Amino acid sequence: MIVTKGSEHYLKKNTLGSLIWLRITRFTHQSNLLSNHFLKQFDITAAQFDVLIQISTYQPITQSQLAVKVTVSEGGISRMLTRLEQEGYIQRKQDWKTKWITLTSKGEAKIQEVFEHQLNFQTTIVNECLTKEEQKTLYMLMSKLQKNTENKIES
Amino acid sequence: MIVTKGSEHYLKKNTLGSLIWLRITRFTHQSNLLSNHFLKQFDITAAQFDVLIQISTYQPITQSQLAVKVTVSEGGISRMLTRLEQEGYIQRKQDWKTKWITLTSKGEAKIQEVFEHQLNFQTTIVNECLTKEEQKTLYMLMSKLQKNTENKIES
DNA sequence: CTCCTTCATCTTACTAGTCAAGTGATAGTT
DNA sequence: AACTATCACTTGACTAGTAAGATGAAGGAG
Repeated sequence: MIVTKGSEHYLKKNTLGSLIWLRITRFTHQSNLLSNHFLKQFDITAAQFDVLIQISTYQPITQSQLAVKVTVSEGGISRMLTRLEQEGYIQRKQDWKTKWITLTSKGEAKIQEVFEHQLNFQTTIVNECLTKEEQKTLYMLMSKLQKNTENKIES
Repeated sequence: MIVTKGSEHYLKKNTLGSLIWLRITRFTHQSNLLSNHFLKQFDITAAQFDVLIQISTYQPITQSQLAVKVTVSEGGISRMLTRLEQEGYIQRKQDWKTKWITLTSKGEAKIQEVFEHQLNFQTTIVNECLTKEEQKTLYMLMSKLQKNTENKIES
């Protein structure tokens, strides 16, 4: 790192890795804003819809299993499910120790209503700037990266 | 989307775009956890360090300019700077309408202390699973993607 | 010399998440 | 039978963000 004292300006020796990191972080944040803005018309947030989709795929599922699927802490999933339950999208059925989560009909209906629009929204943003080949490459590279951090977290 | 009513199981017709989206989201969340865990020893969070770096690069800078640099709302930057000011990392000097942000010596020192470690941490994670060529490709693709969402947000 | 607009910042009320400590019932041990 | 460990989940105190509305001073218009 080169520090030019007089001008108070840092000429940072950024690595390719850190530049990638920054782009990914900014993209995630910005695309999340867009996604939430888009989903507002359906009266749901991106995080909530993500959880709903996971439940629909794996139901009936326990809270701790669900926490793993959406990569969120157990406390986090507890709060989220409280909100979704209040909205009437899901049901928690207590089987003595564990709570089994299932969608209500309102939850199923919401997925039916939103799924294709959201899928189309996400797909369009990627299709607009990357060719099919580029998308395959990007998916492959991001998978490598994500699996690596996943392994690090487990240890 | 194919729905098998009996088994309550959705066989989702996921697009490549939506799969990429998911990988990126999961990676960002997980790597953020790792980053915060790593930075705990320096008694700072990833978000705070990000803001500190931006200030060091562009200081003196106004709050609204800073908000653009870190892609955060004006309300968000206001809160964040309150925290950083309380910790003694930054200074807000009011010039009647605008507040000019600069680092304190404590803030400069914190950057000096953390910068190389954080850079090394981020670089390592990427280097571990991607070759130099792959990194170049990933950077190029993510830049395209991020610029596309950035344009969408501005309009 | 007030009135009004503009603009940067702050505040309020919210979602979403973390970590760590707390709860409460079941099950196993002595 | 009482003691304790475990397990799934919840809660408390916090960071970090949003959107929308409030604040307050400067500058221009009448």
